[in-house]
Amino acid sequence: TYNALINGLCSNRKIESALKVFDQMGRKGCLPNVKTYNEMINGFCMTAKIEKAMVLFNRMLKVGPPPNRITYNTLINGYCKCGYLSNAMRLLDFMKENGCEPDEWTYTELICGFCKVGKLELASKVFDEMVERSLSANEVTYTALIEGHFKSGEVDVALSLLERMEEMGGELNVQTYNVVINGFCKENMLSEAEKLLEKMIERGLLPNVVTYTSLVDGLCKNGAVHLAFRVVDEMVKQDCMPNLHTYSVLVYGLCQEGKAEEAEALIGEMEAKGLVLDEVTYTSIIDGFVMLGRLDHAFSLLKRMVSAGCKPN
RNA sequence: ACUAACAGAUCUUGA
Repeated sequence: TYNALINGLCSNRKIESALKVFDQMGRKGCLPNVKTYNEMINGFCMTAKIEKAMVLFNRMLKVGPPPNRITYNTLINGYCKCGYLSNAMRLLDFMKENGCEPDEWTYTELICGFCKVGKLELASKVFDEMVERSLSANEVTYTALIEGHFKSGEVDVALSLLERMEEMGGELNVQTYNVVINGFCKENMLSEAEKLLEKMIERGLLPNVVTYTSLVDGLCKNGAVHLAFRVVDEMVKQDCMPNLHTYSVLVYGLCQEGKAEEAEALIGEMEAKGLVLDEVTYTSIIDGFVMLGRLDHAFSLLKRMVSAGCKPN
């Protein structure tokens, strides 16, 4: 009961409330088990409070319950997510010393972490260690590597990894396609991206809002805002609704073309749909008016942002 | 219902 509750609170980023429940349950004679601790640790990691996660971890080491593989994986992921890769590697050693065998998840998290900070060499070292331990890379591992190579501009390597994935059998999933489509878009290879979109549909996969938003962004950033709107029409036809990210990309695209007025109209449409604008959307539109020299209006949007309860960062 | 991969802005990225 308590675990379900804590998990629910953590997934909703209510870590403070989760902590209250966590502290209370002990007093009510129900001691937290490993899963409870893991959930709390993950909750802290997801909100970038790794130090607090480590406090709980140390308590587990001292008074139990002893950490298991999931505890270690969760913490390693937490360190990876905030770029502390050396701490993540230290935890890998520590878990081995304590007789806890790393698994595919452990290595995949580290590979992803190294890819995210552009350390492809280290990512492939981790990959090799994983293989030496006769663990096999799965679609998540490969997708992380593909993304890493795209972000480092090594499109050819990324594509050869994709081929390898296909050769090893198994269909690619939507998320893998998304990474490649977004990679192409970021490299301004829009026709490749569109070809891949068609291919995934042919293979019976349903593109989702991330797929379409990547394309919309690619088009906007290549001076084809009008085509971006056609993609949005298409996604709506496919019953895939544009979300905050999608609109935000369009707002930015319009503003970059000097069409801040049109962007503002779009914002009206977002509000009418009940979407809540965030600081990213506001920054785009404010910047749009700044670029037009209309500082008065930029400031009034800033006010509107604050009164809408959105905190400027 | 304990852990891993995907989309948006601004500023910065120093010999």
